[in-house]
Amino acid sequence: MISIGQLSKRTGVKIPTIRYYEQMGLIDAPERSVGNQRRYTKEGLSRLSFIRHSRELGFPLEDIRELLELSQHPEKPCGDAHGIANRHLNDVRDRIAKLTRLEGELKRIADCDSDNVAACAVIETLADHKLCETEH
Amino acid sequence: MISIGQLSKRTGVKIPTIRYYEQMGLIDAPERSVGNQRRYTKEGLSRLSFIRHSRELGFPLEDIRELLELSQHPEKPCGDAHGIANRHLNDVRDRIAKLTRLEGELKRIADCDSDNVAACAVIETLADHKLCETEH
DNA sequence: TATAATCCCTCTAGTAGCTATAGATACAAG
DNA sequence: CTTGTATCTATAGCTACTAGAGGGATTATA
Repeated sequence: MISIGQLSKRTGVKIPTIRYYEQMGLIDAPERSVGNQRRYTKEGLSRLSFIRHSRELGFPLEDIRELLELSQHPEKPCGDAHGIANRHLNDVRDRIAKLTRLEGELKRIADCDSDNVAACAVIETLADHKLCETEH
Repeated sequence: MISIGQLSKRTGVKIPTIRYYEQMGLIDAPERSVGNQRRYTKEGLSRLSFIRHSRELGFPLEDIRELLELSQHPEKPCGDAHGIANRHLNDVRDRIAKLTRLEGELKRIADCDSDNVAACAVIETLADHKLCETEH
């Protein structure tokens, strides 16, 4: 039986965030102490770790809700879980591709060595899309 | 003198978003038609394009506000603009690095070919951080 | 046992950057 | 003149939290 503060320290999830997850129904409302403070068990800890980990991997809360549900039913086929992970993987790849193009763009405009705004590539590029080297 | 709908089509910025930018003070309130509809000039168009482009490059609105301000004063030194772009470039590089690690992780867990949840790597990995190959 | 330091409670409101909705009005084409 | 589309304002909602106010609970030390 640990307090919310200890749970927070062990999982790295901030206290208000834990309460927020409870409110959103991602974790069960835990038992309370005599003085009405939350007291968590090992189950609470592992469930929150699952959530934390999934969030680090960038899954939105709604997906995590599904994944948690799936994880409670070990006999089910796991195609759904794969679907979610694959969908997210595609998303991540898209984002990497976009950001990589962006990096090139930004490097180019940040390298400008003029010394006033009139001749500055940063401003000029932002103002005129046609100067861009890549699509975005 | 073009309507908000035409402005939207030409810049690719949605109508409610244009109004939102006006409300946030990023673009000036334009003239109105007799019937109180917004009518934009070429200046409005280019300012909104600047914003659009900057957003595509991922700048937050507050940075764009500064960049717009700078672009109005061509005689100023452009060190500030470079600062903003460089700060953002670092940010983008961080995000790429994180997402790339993440991609590896996701690929690994999405490749699982077991057929029920009990033995599924997706679920297992999410539940147990120690199975991860990389830091995140 | 008293007290101070720390922890925790609920509730409300705020963040970024939009997006959606409702109900009313304006405008353009035929 | 009618019909259909475009636009108006105002308000509420979205994700995933975060911050603050005003109070009570728990724990460590004197």
